[in-house]
Amino acid sequence: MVRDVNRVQRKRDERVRRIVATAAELFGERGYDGTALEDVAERLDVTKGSLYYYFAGKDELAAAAIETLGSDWTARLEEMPATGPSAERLRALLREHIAIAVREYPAALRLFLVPDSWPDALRARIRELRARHDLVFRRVIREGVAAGELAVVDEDATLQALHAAMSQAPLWCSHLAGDAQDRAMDDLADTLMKLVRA
Amino acid sequence: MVRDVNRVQRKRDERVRRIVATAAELFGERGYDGTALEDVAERLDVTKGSLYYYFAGKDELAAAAIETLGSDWTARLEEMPATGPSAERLRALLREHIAIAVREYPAALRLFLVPDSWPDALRARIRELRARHDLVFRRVIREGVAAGELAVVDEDATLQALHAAMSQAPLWCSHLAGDAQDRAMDDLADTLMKLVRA
DNA sequence: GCAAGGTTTGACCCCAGAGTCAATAGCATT
DNA sequence: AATGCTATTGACTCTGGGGTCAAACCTTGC
Repeated sequence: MVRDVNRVQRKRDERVRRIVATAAELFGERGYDGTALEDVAERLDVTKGSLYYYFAGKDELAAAAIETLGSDWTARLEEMPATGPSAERLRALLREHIAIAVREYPAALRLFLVPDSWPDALRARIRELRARHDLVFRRVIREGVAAGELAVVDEDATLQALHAAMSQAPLWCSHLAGDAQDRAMDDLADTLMKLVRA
Repeated sequence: MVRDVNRVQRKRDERVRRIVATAAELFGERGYDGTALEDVAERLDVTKGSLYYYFAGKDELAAAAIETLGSDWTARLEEMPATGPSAERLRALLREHIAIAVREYPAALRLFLVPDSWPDALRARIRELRARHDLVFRRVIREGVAAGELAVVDEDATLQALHAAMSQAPLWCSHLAGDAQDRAMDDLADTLMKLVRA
């Protein structure tokens, strides 16, 4: 009989992690409705049935995927250096958010911009994740405003505009080649900086 | 037998118009996948079957709906007064786009921001509609820049940012009450004007 | 090798929703 | 009232995809 409960648990966790990651990819690419559990299973080289061994259903899997997408992303921004002039830090944050969106998470759009393309049960959580994500930007902006380095017309409106513009970037950037893409992302970041110019 | 072919045609056109309008509403509210043809039929007090008398299928109906959504909207912006300082005209355009988005077309988001939530066949057309829509803003911005009244970092990036921010407005504005909503829309328009400040 | 789990399978049910169509109803016109 | 269109119905098929489950398959410890 199995004694080493820990090892079993670790293996299980690892499997769950891979499933969630794959699901997140697909949900990002094709949206909630556009993603069949069979697609997820296929990409993992297993059968649909076995997914139900780990998750109660599609919604639960989607919930986990959202959780990962949202918090990984936010975490990466939170890890960025927190010193230097607010303007520079904000610009770096914007640029990084855009780069992540374009290169890794076309899901951005669906996750942050169209919450109602997800089942009702998940919307509240999505809003929370987004609020936390926004907070990263809010903090820097507030500091900058307090220090007189930055200025905004209205904090909420600015946040909404920043977020919408950044998250939508994959739509028109992803078809560009390497160099042109980098320039497009820079242009967008520079453009958005005008929103907080003193 | 029916002689007056014209009257028959007119009636038919009118019925088509109503169907398309209703479909546009629903697609806007719930997206392509979220809208069943039976829902459209129900809102029109007819049966699903009769829709097929006018349209070959869901995609064709969606195509018509998109056409209406896109061109009505653009047309309304194109009708706005074309005199006065560029900054003021642009501000009016932004404000109007936002108001239409919030009050009439929550569809905005789905139409302009998430083209790939529609069937493949429609995407090219959606891009065209959006390009034409953008043109209204592009023109004013170019005039303003030429006249030295406005300045942009990069025209494309600016357009993308403007559009994304405006179209996403329903998401956070629509739950606000009358006055607060107006203020939020004003704030957003003012915020966005910073993007083109000289 | 053999228990006692943990894990995966594949066949299955079921439903929502797209699409079809023969029959029926609603009209103008004569 | 009869004729010949146009329009609508409702019952039907079919497919995709979510969800279930008993049986088979691994793995690990004894």
